[in-house]
Amino acid sequence: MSDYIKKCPDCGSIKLISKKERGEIICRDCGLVIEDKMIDFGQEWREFDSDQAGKRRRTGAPMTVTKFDRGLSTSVGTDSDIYRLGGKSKDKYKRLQKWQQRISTAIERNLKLALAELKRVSSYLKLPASVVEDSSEIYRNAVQRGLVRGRSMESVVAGTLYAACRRHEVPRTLDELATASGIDKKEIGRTYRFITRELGIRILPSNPVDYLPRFSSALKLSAKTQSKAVEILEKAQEEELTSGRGPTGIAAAALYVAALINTEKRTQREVADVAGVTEVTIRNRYKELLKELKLEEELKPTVVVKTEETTETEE
DNA sequence: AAGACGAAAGTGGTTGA
DNA sequence: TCAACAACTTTCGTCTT
Repeated sequence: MSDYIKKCPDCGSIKLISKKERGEIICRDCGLVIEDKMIDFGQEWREFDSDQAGKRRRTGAPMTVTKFDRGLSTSVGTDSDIYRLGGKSKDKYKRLQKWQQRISTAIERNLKLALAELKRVSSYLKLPASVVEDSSEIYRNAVQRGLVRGRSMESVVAGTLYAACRRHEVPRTLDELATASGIDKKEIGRTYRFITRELGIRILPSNPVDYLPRFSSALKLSAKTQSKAVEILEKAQEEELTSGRGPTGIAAAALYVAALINTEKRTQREVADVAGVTEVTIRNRYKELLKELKLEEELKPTVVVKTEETTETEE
């Protein structure tokens, strides 16, 4: 009966934080991401007898903005139905069908296509439903404001998804969006900026910490290393090392250092690849982190000894 | 041979006149 | 609208393990 209570496989703690808006369950004690693709199948009401069941159960799909008509439209039969009708009924049917077609305007047709594309891309990226819904809403607004004209539908979809991810603090890199949607990275960036500006969507600069769980699990690093990286990032933010820098680069460097400290070394190339930055960037951030946060002592003692020896040989 | 390191030149975006 | 600028990338050579 306690299906809902899970133990953290790493430290055994049962103090888990469920982050629904991110679709993640996180252990409060060690920071391990236990499940990152959760779906809530439960019903939010209770029923005690058939009378209550009749009142409280609802049928039909939930209303959602991911359907182009919010799941509410009616369609007037299909053409195969017409052969079961005769005479007057047939005329009436035809008339109704015509009206229905007039109601679906160009906007709705566009939305229908766009939302299909949006679903395709988001399922490829395994994005939580809340992000998809938000993205649909943004796209709907964009279409109604006529912002899609002159741009490809796909690029606008990618742009709105990028914006929605940022808003929900589950950032994906532009590169990831680019490979998922097949749209050029620059193009996505352009439409993203255009759409958010025109619609007045305020988006905070993304926090490097938000990237850590994904990068860390892609590199198969321990939860310990991941929380170490969080710690490093927090210190780095206090020292103002993060402003103006690409958040992915900082996240990658923090993870790299944390891995070194915990003797789970990953090469700069490995880290760079999952973070979508170059080794050079990691090196630069990494140097800054070591200098400003005095992390040298935490690295292997052999390194420290060596630098002491080499000081004698300097000129 | 692979990884780490750093210099130099190039790219795309932002800012301020 | 243009030039200066910062961050990041690409490329390449050198050093270390």
